[in-house]
Amino acid sequence: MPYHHGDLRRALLDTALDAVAEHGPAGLSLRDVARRAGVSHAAPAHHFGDKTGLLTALSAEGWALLAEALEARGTDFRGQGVAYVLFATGHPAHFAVMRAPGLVRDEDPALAVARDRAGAALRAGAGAADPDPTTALAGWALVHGLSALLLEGSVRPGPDQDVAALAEAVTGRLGHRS
Amino acid sequence: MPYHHGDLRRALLDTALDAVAEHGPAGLSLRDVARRAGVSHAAPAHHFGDKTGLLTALSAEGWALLAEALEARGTDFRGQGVAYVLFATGHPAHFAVMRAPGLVRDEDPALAVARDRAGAALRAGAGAADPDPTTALAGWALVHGLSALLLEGSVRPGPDQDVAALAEAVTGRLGHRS
DNA sequence: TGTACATCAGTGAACGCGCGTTCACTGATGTAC
DNA sequence: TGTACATCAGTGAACGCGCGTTCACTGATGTAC
Repeated sequence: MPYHHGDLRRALLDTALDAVAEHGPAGLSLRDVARRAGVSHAAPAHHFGDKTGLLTALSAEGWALLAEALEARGTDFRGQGVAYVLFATGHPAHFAVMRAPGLVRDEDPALAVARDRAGAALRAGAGAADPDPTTALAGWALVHGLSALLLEGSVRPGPDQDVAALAEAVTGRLGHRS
Repeated sequence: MPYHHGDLRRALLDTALDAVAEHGPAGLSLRDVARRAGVSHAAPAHHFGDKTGLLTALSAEGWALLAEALEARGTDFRGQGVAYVLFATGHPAHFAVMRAPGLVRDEDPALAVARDRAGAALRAGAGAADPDPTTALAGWALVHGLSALLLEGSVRPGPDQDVAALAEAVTGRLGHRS
């Protein structure tokens, strides 16, 4: 085991994602992260200052990944919805940290930038689809809810259906009736 | 302060709900609950056995309350959706515990009964509205997502709009297009 | 009406544990000359 | 090419804390006679 790790910061982030996936953001322990990474228990503090710093870094990373996924769909609102569900189910630990209140330094610059990027991408897609904000809200609620149900295990895709197909089918139920 | 409390079990449940609302189900501490209730730190264990027992009791209570709210709407699927959102926002701590995985004894009889009651009520409403299961899923995802966004603070009702009106408006966007 | 006794509710001291954070330190790396 | 030195990454011991759980206990209540 070399003294210098190479990219311990990255390794700690990845390890923290595993830990969050198992115990949730509130259950994260710096000592556990260090143990999993095979490194002294003080090492995480060296890289992230404290526990909040580590969670803040994960949150910023998550928002940046989501922003990229949304931007890749341009102004295709329904496509964005599918991308949202795919992000949530594909990066469950990121998604959990992003929604964890009070565990993160909200005013962190990197976090704020990434969050704003994702918000702007969503607004662009929704605005192009329908100027009525209720439509945008319903779309967001639909994909957010489907993501949550999938992550909680309350819903599973059918046997010959992947998550994307399920998200396609469900978003197809959004219409303009009142 | 009398030695016998009267209904300490109920008081501990209520106090635990406050604590869960502040720190989430994973952040619940028996000693904190006892402290808030003004009682010895061993008292909660006396009533609930252990921490999991307390959370299991809260979860069972939450599912029973949700089942009642859904049953009161009969087979009005859209009304059930509104009731779902009202329950989630009106009982945020219960709702959080009900979705917390791994913190609860899933095989607890009272919990299983209450959960099945709620599930049966939902299925009855969805089946009456539309035999296509995708419609039921979309409806569930929509109200579940709206509840989550409201609880996370990502969405707020408008100035002259309460939660019920918002839920009405959003569920109105569910149609049968593909 | 009074007394004995069983039962139940809640207490408080004690245990061992994992945690976050601090801090002086040591090993490795790179750069200036 | 070699040497001195600054910088950075990671260590390991130590601290104080809050936690869950256990256990023998005591105070209050109700019931039998």
